[in-house]
Amino acid sequence: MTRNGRDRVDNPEANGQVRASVCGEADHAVLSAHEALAVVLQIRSGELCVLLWRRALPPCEGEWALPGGRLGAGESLGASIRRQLAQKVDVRDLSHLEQLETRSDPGRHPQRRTLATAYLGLVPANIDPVVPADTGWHPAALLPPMAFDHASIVRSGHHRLRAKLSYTNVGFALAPPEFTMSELSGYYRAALGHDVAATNLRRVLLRRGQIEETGRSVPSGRSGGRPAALFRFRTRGLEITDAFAVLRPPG
Amino acid sequence: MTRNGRDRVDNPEANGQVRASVCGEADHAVLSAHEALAVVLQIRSGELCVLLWRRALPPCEGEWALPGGRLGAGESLGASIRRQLAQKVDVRDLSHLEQLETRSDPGRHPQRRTLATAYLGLVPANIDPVVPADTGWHPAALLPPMAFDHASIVRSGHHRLRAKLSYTNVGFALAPPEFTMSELSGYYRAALGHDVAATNLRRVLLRRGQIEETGRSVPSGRSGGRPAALFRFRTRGLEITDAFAVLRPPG
DNA sequence: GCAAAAGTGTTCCAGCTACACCCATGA
DNA sequence: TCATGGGTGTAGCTGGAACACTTTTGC
Repeated sequence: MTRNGRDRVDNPEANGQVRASVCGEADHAVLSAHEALAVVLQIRSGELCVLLWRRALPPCEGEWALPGGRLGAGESLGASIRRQLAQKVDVRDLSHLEQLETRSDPGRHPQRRTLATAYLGLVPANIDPVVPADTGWHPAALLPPMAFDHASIVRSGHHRLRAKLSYTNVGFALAPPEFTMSELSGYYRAALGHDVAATNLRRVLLRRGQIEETGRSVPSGRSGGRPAALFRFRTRGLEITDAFAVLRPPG
Repeated sequence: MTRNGRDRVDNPEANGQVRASVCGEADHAVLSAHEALAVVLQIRSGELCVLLWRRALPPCEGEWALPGGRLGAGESLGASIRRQLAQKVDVRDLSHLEQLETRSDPGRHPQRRTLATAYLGLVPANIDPVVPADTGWHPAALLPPMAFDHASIVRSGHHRLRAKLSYTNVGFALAPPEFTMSELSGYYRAALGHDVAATNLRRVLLRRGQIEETGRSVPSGRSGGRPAALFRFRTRGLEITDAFAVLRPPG
């Protein structure tokens, strides 16, 4: 075995007390502006959409941007994004909110140094929140010209949603309180970007204990067909339902 | 179907032009201190350990803290944490670095408002980087008294590592360039917290294309035994190797 | 030969997909 | 009674766990 620990003494900074100046408390702090942004997603007419507003002023005038804004003085980022979203959608419509990532590229804002912490927000389908005049829903697959790095943040949020649909119950945040299985499979198809068979989705989510029958059903439409049973998610908070899909611990 | 979109007009702020003041550019910015922290993990003697330094000054004097510090003026968070880590460990030893999350609780720092963006850093096993005198490795399962919210950040990093071991090739960052399968299963056991059979791990990672044989082998020890083949990871950058463990797209 | 450690073959099982078939309803 | 859409049964596949067995070494 020749691949063992190599000693190294050629790092001039490794042994000193430089830490004092790096982690010290009292020196001239570098302060920066910090904003919270949200990728708010909703499935509308079978399509995954994101809530954007159109910038009326420079920079990036006329381009579309994520809702959000400056962090307040005594505010956490989560509280901040909730406050700011309240001016776009009724916060009671937000079924889920989680932190995505923080962008810090010095060039991401053309004028002043601004860090942005992005959140992923979800709004259940089948409601149509009132939004301001400059604000609207855009298909996540076909984004308009977007300001700053916001387009890539939307892709990041979409990616997170797709991943979590596989191993958590996050579907609860996409669906209304009650739904049929064919409606639910439509939400999954819109979010995942591929077909999801309702018949199998039903058994997967039942097996995982995510959904349950309400006992009620929906009358069939003009064209007939068997009435669809109504389901609901058993909990409306995020749970990991398939943690050990792979590499599970021994029996 | 009675569960359709409800209209709402009872939100006084939803229709106005308040966005201008929220997302406007030119007003009195609220600035805050921002730091980058790192949960640097390494498997040492079969145990997952985290790199911590002992605070010599208040606040939290005598408690242990994550390496990191203030964000510099023209610096991205990633560049910042690399710079700061260079004063603890040789950055060339860092086999992987990824952003974890940003903490913003107003009470997380007793004195001044400080946001912290945490990173997860990994150092391959079998090397022993030179670290400053106040800095050392601590078992992640048995943390010493820790400053601020750093203990919960460590748990967050550990959780991330555990999850990614299941569906990515992040093992490359825990293992040295070449290793035997029983060594590798030891790294997995240490990080996951449960036994991982070397015989099955070998087949799983070979099937996923994560590892390959080098062709060489290691002579057996005094007690005999068949010599172990040496393996390496095929790529030393993060790849998702098992994205569709569940809910995979149709054939 | 014997013990020890690595590697292989094989079986089993969970979980998901696919698809044929059955059920309930409207026109 | 037929078309339509929902629900069930079942076969098959994939991938991981478990474990017995074989191989290669030191003593």
